[in-house]
Amino acid sequence: MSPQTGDRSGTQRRRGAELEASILEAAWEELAAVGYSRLTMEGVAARARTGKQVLYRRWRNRAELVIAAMRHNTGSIIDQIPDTGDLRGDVLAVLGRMARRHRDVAPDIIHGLMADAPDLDPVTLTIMSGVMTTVLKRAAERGEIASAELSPRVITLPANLLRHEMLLTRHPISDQVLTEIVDEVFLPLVHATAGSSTGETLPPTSPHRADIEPQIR
Amino acid sequence: MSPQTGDRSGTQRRRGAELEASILEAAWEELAAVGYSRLTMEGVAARARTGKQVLYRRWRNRAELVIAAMRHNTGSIIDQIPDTGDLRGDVLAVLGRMARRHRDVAPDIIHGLMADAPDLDPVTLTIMSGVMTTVLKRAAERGEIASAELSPRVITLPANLLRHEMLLTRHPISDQVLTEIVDEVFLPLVHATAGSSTGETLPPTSPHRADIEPQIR
Amino acid sequence: MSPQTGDRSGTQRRRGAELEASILEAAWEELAAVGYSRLTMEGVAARARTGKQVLYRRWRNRAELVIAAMRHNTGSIIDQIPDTGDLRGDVLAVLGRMARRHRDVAPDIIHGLMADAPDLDPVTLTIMSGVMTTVLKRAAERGEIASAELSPRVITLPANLLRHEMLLTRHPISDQVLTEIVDEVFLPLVHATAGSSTGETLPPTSPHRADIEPQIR
Amino acid sequence: MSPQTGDRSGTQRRRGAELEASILEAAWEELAAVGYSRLTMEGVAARARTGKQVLYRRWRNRAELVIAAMRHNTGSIIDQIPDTGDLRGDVLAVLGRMARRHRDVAPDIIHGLMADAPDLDPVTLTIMSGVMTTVLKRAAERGEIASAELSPRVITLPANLLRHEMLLTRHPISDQVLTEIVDEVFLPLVHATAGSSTGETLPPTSPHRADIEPQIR
DNA sequence: CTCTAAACGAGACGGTACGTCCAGTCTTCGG
DNA sequence: CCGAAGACTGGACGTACCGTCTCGTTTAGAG
Repeated sequence: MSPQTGDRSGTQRRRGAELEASILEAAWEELAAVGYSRLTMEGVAARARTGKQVLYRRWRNRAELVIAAMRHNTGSIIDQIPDTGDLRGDVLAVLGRMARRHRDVAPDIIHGLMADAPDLDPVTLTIMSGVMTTVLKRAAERGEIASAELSPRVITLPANLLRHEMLLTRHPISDQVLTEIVDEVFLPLVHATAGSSTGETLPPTSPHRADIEPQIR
Repeated sequence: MSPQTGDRSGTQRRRGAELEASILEAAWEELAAVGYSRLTMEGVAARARTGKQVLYRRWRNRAELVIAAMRHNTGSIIDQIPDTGDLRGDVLAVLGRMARRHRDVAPDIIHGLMADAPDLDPVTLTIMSGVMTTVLKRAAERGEIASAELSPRVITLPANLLRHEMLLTRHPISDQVLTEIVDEVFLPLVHATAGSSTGETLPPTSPHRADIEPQIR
Repeated sequence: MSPQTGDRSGTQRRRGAELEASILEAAWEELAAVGYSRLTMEGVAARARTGKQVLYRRWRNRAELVIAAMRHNTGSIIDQIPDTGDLRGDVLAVLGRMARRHRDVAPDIIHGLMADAPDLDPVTLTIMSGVMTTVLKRAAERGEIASAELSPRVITLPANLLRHEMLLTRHPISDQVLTEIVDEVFLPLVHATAGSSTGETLPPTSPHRADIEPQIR
Repeated sequence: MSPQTGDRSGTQRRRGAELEASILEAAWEELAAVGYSRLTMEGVAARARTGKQVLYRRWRNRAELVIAAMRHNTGSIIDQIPDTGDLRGDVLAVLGRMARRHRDVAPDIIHGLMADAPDLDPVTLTIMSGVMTTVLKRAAERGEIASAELSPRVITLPANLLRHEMLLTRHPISDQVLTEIVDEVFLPLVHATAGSSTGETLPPTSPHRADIEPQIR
């Protein structure tokens, strides 16, 4: 009977955080059900069994709501930085994580968001930069590469190339794409720039391939 | 009263190609005036002084209309392939042309189009690939690089990196971005992969810089 | 199959007058179903199986729509001027018609209309004035009253009193109210003002009563 | 500064009668500011610097609140019954008071109230009846009329006609309307019905005119 | 050179969603 | 316990476009 019991039949009126969570989950379901382009405020409100005003009180538009829903329903991109023992494995792991995330957050959504509200995505971008820096530093410590002091443009290269791929194609990213980015572009470049000291640059890359596949998926 | 009297307010009624051109120009103006997201079929029809049906008879939706308008109001991306005398200049010229185009076709439009209608953009992508192949072949003939037989992923690398940049930022692309892509990523990679034959790989790149700047803008 | 057959299963799209009639009938039904205060544009649109825009294209607001619906679904107040043979019968007939109309157009509606949109009702008012003038003229010709040249305030008196009654009470108007207005107010006043010539003014009124009752309803 | 706590921003929290008075005054101001149709509970609550619940605890709806506000902010219609010395003056005075009141309580409000909540207005109606009865009794005592025993319909006639006028027109009631009601309708009728004993019915009315004008306004 | 069929211009139509406003109810906290 | 404050459910508002359909009017081009 007491108000704090909460298990009332009539389902007490929801408020604050509880209500907000319901809405964000409803938005997430709606996103999965109809996609971003056909997601409407009315649809989300209906699914969350509330009024549109409640949505507009919290988020100014569809884009903000969807971003909040994504943040709420997905763990952070980088929970922990991968450490597979060698540079190639680490980079593949990072890209693999991005690609997997891509399965949920379809390009549909990204383009829709960018179209509706600019000034939003760079978030992911800068995060990736930090992760890559760490990965490269470790590789330098292991002696795989001479120096981790690479141009920012090189550091962000793998993530940017992958993201570009994700933005321009609808289908899911194959593992082959990831290995191509790493083996044909990133590693050669890193070794050419920072790894020239040793000289035994390319050879070590090929034998690793088999071990790392499980890491990606 | 009679049609040839000519005292009518508007010109004769337009048809076929003439009408189509008017519409595409109207769409282009509308795009410039309000941007893609606020462009409506009604707005274009009104500006072109015609009915909506006329639009729908030719293009199934906003996206198709806008693409047609872009094609109609912009020269082809590649009228002729640049030939500055060295690889670096050529690539910078190609990227420069993309970037300039970016000033007209704002990311606003690209994201909008991708959101509205997928399966469209690869066009630009494949074109760029052809251009780069030619540029590289010429470089190989000049002896700048050992072989033009590079991985497709490397060939498309500069264009993809630039496009990624254009997709994720609102502001216009600075020339510095172009030179970074070429000097920090593309040329080192090409020389590391295909230019190992000669050995005098990196040195030639730096002195070229000054000459080519005017080529870009 | 042919378009001009018209008897298509899909029930051709309605337009112009036909559509307008459907809407006005829907509004009339809605009015009967829920009353003026709970009548909504959405409800009418739904009942008429059309969109709200179609309503707003024709009528600026609820009040205008309802008035149009009333005009469309009710015969004109005065199709023909009653002619029962004596003044009392005529006036009772006129009031009776007003009262009957009152059963359909509830005070609910009138107050709602007045509240929503002023400057509308005088219509009925002026019409009544014309009818009463004719009725009085005939009475003068018959010799019932000395002159039909009465003050406008006297001419409109019965209708105004009745309307006042209708405006301030919810229940339907009883026949007794009508006879009171006529016998206790209007006829005495008319005879006092215009009928002093003859002198045998009041007596004739009472015997008439029985005959005219059926005239009222 | 303040009674107890002192440094609080507003004054002490209001309660009971004090709070109620504030609200009713706020409602009155709101009524003047935006009119009945645009008056909202939220608006009143905001103006009174309180919550909506406080309003709903006291009045079930807008209509009740507004009626309470009117009662609170206006003196009773009839503080004292006018006594000008003759019937005509008294009746004009009564009507004049009604008309003056009409300037404050616009028809806007009356129709709105009637639309929102029926069963309310008869109040004024019955009050007027009592006043008129007294006025007529005095006239009978003075010998102006033979008997005060008139039909209720005649007694309420002037007030009803005036109210009808007020209900159907937006503009303020002119003094001419009042004199017409009295001179062309009420007095002739009263003399025809109750004043026939003397015979010198109409003559006395005209000379009075001048004296009474000031009484009206 | 006329007749016909198609395209044009104009805009109405059925419909979805927008973003806002308010009604009435419920909840939380402070006094 | 009540006032203050404000969030909640819910419904309607009036607007903007969508994509389709219909109307009357040109205008080619076939006979």
